[in-house]
Amino acid sequence: MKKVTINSVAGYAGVSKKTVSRVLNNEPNVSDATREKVLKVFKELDYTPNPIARGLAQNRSFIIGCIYDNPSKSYITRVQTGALAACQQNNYNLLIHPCDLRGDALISNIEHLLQSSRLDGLVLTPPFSDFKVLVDFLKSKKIPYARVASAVLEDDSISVRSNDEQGAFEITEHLINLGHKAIAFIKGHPDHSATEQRFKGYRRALSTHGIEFNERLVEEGNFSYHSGVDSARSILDLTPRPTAVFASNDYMAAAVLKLATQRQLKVPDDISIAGFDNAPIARHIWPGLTTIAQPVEEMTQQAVNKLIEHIGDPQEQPYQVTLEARLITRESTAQIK
Amino acid sequence: MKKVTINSVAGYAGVSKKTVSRVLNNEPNVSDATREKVLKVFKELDYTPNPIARGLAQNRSFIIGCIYDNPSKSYITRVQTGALAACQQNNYNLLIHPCDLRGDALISNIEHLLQSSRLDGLVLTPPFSDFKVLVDFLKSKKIPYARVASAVLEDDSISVRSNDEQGAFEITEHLINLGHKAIAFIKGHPDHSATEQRFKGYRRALSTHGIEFNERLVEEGNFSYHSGVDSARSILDLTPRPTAVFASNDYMAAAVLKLATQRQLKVPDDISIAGFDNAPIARHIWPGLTTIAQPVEEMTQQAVNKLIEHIGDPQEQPYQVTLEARLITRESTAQIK
DNA sequence: TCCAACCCTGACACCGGTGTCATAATGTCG
DNA sequence: CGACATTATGACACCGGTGTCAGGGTTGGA
Repeated sequence: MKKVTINSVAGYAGVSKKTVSRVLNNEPNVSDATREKVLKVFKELDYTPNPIARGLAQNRSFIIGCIYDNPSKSYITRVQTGALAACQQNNYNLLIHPCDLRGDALISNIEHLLQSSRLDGLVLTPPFSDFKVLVDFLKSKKIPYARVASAVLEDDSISVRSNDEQGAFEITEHLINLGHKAIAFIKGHPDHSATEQRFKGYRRALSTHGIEFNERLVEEGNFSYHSGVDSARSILDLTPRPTAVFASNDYMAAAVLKLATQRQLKVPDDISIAGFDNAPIARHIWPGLTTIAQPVEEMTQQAVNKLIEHIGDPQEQPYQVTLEARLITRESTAQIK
Repeated sequence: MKKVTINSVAGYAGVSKKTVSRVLNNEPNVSDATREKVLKVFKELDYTPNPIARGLAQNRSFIIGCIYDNPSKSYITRVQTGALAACQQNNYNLLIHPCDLRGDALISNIEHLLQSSRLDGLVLTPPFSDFKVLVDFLKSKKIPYARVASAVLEDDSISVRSNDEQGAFEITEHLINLGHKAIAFIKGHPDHSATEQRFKGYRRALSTHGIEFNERLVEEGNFSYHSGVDSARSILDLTPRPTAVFASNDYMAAAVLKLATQRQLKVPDDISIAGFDNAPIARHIWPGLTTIAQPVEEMTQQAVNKLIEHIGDPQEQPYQVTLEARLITRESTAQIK
């Protein structure tokens, strides 16, 4: 397999390599005849431009970085799927970079990443999407970025989110409509902006339906299965026991279900359980979890697409979109007896 | 932030850029005095070589590709974690590339990937690790590759695996030791080499303990939760009902558990269930699944490390290692009553 | 003392593209 | 029809590194 470079194409087509480059980049000022001649040679020689050489000349890498610090493997893969789809559409590559949110090392970690990989842009996924220190750093370095599932909107950035507050409202309302009044709530990780949003939706549903908010029904979790177990213990020990539990994600909801089952409680007859995210586990356990499905892939794909657009044309407008979340009812919630 | 290039370093240190390059690459034939002078300037200017320029000159990308077609998100993230660890140690980047095993498009898909990304090497994860068509293709193109969790060993490649057959043997033996004799088995996806290995281990344990193999106790699955449901239905309908089920992975085992629970069967009192892989779900459900843990991260990290070594020095020896799998007992298996 | 061998160093071409600018060819308008 | 704008094209430097090779300086052995 001989290497096909821009020079061989140029020689074969009888034009200069600059003209070949023009055709490659769809630049104007190339006659139709020349353009077609070159395109034909592309096919004949099966030419693919070398992205590395391009990158060197244009000082770009055609690589987008995706950073995350998220315990949910299913969430991460969904993010990756969406990001990859967008990258492939645009001939970009995706670099994944897990890192710790905590610790002073973060900024220098990211700085090193940027220096050594020359990324063209960064996708921030929760909990980084709303992490001000990082966002400010990127802004000061003029590194393009896009935020996925952020709570706070900014005027001048790319941000695609789903409506966590509304989702939490709907699922709480669903429980209320089933007759539940004592609905426990398990919060997520305090570093995630979704945590506050979901809590807000829960409270709004209560107040909309005239149910008094009860501090004692709220537990602090951190999205991990393990934290769900701890919270579940406190909740199931309450007297009177709440008739329903809304956990801020499915892993914690699964933990509640596990503990309830261990204690011989029937779900949903004795207690209803709702989650959030529609993680695979929500349908892999019995009873299946009522939950909220977010379009994670779609969000990420849109964010990355816009990010790449922005890289190509920095004049591009900011982009702020909120997608809808959807209630999915399964067997874990039922009419109160 | 001004750009720091090899030229600025050279000017600042009063040497030629070739000498700077020598220091960068730890080449011999640089006097200690010069080397230290240059290293000092590196620090002062905070210089990081441009990987793209390096790549162009050396015709490499410093990127490893990881291809997969695997429904288990937890498996994929574990693979990624291991691969990333190795990449970071060696200043490489990881490109992830999900693709369909099936279809004629595969080879051209991979070919396009290689052409457009100029990957330095490829990590093959199940089910690609034993996919002969692809391996042969890579060999013919002289693309370095490493195989993770392959069943078939070859003399001339890098391959890190774990002992699936032995793991299956041990977990089956565990069930036998608990008094079970009618042990149903759910096979995995036929394209995965692990499928056959695990089946072999199951049969070896039976024969070692003098239990006759019964064809009717074997169901065809494909590693997906859904296939587990179907298989579980057939198994639970058998009369007499088997006292134990060994599913080839945890998702299918979880499906058996779900169906059994739906049918009011007590696990493990009425029926024992065992899985494979130690996926997160194995401990997120109640009762927790007895399963086999494989060192997936470790396997992948070793494979990628060796792959990168091989890229740097193609004379490098082949590398074939088998790591041990480990039995983890949880609540889903118990002494037969 | 002289020459070979070896160590250090830098000049220069090169990797495969893109940016700048000059120039030739063509079109437009008064 | 001449002056000028516009389009099409190529020559050449450049991006930031590495490979090749030649040359000067040391060392050591005959």
